[in-house]
Amino acid sequence: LGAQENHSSEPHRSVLKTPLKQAATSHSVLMELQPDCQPLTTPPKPKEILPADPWTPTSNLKMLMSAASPEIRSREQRRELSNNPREEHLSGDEYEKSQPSRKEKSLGLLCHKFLARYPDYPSTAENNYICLDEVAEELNVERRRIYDIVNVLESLHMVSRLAKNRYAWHGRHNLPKTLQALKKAGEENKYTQQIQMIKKREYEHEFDFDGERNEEMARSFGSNEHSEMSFVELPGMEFRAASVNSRKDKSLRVMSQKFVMLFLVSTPQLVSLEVAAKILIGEDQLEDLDKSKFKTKIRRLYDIANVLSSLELIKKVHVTEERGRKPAFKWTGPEVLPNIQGTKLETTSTTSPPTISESIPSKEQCSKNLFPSRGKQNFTRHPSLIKLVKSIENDRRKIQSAPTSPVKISTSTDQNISAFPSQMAQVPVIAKHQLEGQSRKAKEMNMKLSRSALDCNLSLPEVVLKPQPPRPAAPSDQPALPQPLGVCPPSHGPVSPVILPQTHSGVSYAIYLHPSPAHTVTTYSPSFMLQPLPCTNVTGIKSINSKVVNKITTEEGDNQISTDDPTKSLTAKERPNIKSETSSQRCLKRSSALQENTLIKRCRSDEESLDTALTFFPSGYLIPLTQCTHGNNAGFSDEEKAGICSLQHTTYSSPIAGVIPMTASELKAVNIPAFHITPFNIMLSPTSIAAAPVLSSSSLNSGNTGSAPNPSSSVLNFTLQHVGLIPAGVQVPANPVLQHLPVSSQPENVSHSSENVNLQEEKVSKNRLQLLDRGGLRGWEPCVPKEPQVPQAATENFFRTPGGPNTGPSLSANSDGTNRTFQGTLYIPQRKLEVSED
DNA sequence: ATCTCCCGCCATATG
DNA sequence: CATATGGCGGGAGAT
Repeated sequence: LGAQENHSSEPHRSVLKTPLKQAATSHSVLMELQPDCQPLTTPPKPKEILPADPWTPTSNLKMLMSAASPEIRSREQRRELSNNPREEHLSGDEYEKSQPSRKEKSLGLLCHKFLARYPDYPSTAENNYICLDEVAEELNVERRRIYDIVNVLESLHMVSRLAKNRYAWHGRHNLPKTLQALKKAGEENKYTQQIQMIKKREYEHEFDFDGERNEEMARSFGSNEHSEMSFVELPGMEFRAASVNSRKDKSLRVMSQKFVMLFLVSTPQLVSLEVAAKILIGEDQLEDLDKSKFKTKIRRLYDIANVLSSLELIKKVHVTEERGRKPAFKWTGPEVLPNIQGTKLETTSTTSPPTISESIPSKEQCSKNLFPSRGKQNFTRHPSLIKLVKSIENDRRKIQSAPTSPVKISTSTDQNISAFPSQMAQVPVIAKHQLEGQSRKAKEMNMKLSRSALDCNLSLPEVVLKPQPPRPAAPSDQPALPQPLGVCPPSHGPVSPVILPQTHSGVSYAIYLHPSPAHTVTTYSPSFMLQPLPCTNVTGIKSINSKVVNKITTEEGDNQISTDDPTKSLTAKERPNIKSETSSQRCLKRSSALQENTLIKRCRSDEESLDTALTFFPSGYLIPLTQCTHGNNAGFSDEEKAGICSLQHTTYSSPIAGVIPMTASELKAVNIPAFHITPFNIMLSPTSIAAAPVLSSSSLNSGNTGSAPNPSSSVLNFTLQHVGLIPAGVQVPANPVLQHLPVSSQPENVSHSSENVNLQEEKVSKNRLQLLDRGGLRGWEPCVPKEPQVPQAATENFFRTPGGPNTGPSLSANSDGTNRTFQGTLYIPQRKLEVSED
């Protein structure tokens, strides 16, 4: 067999390929891969490539997992035939059998084979070069296919191009940073909002609306972002970089990054193909929904998804809505950390002037490209241009021409700014990398831990809430799947309870914040601490989704999730070092004690939770948000929530209701971008608030920023609550992150920053309130539940808050009535969504 | 029929 | 100019 060697890239005939396969037993391809493969593939060929151990333990697992399902189908069993050593004589049938079969030639499988060749975490020492020719040959595929894989890997910075036929393999070392950068980029791009918009639009679509809605949307976002960003780079990466950086559009790469961003900013980290395609297309222009274009986009997304699936970053699932089942993907990769460093990443930690680089090819890594649009225009190639062109012409996107398109630029609004300021960010990132080494999970944990304090804090805040959108419209899509709890960061085991609120579905929670100006806290200090309130206050709410099923179960998820329980949390993974707890942590701990009640199982991704569906509120805790103020609010964007909302709500259609009377203006003032509230919310009694004790707030960052303390924010919260806009619990979150923000104020902008903060727990982030500005609100109309009704259960969900806090952990949603502590109930409409993994 | 998505033509970019 | 890249969409296998 050594034969093949030469290089024709052509795959050709089955003949050659046969060899490998045969080995496999009937079922699993996987099997092939792993055990066999290695030997097979590697052996003859060049060695260097696979330096050390191509197979890491993890990789094996992956393989297995991934492979498993499909394999089954192997009914064919051509295997046997092939098994026989040579296929010399094949009859027609046999011949066919020997044929690979479409599945065997799938990009996902090919990608597995490709990945199997390299270690997830290659030692720096080695030079892991990838020679495209060789790989193609060894894997028996056309070169074209390799490009598909490599391009996606490149988007994640798992490989980088060195030269013409060569790429350098970096493995997953950069993944954390990359994801962080992508998340940030996604936030800055307001993807969450875009997602919501799209869903909303769909929803409306169903009903009559339509019409102008689009415009509305556009405007609302209008401002919008969009804008694309070009390829997001990491700082450290490209060392050698070699000559090239082809600056072209790199569409597949960019598309891949954007796709990933969608997951990272979505609360239920679930993205349907349809929505992704629309966003990716539409960034530029919302309008033309060209059908063919849409189809093409979908095709590409499948290609990308296959690679990401092989990397185990996402998993295919189906979301069942009323309309039927739609393909979607769920993020199964590591949680992204908050960022801290993130900031740095962008700009490069050093000071490099980001934008400018423009022409500068290579070099600098990082940031250069990020968000060109925003800052002003920057580079020539900006996609935006392209768009224009397209519009004009059609296809030829190529136009690279000019430097930015003016148009787009305009669109972009604010956000950008905030981003840069990152001055503070300097915090040392630290350890993160180490984390990486381990299993992802572990990693996650570690990270958090390391930062412990921070994280904790962050997480907490997040907890805060998620407001629900007014139901009205939105529902259309979102599945609300529960978010996987997984999100929750393990690390805080203790703390986590607090988080509960987030609950998986997008229920909202309320939490009290503490208004006080606080500030001061030093940096990391946990910005928010929670304190247990004695009672009443809180209430949890939650809607349940009745059936939502999500099984997010994957192993990983569990881990994360587990955190909730103190016990669990610690368990396996690492419990992180608790070691240094910061004060914050301590706080947490205390809280944890409380937790008992509070806790909930939320996390568990599992179903169980579903069943219970309830979430509890941690009542009693306050969360100080201080910082939030800064614009963070904007952060809310959370489209997510929207998604959440969508969940099952059925019941009500309350139209309008969703909208809250608030004046938009007021809200805005606050900076809160959007928020949706359900009628219930309104109800809150102010008192409740009062009850809540305040916490000491710690403001995080305050230190560095100097940002103003946020009194305002606190005020805001207060105000809102009193007003009724926000359920008592809710609060505007402040993110530590915010800090960066310069004072900016613009509400809008703010948003992203906040997100960053949140950590991994994405979940947390999700829960936030959002406020819409007027425009925004408008958007949300009362929706009627599309679905006729959901079973009651679903409807029931809404919860109101229960009052009694107490009940320990469990509050059922239903219960309520009682206390009102929480008066503000949120209602979340839920739509039923089911996710089925396939 | 719909969902996936492989295949490979062919325009471009690079060398 | 020869290759290396990679956009794109037809159309077929999988469900």
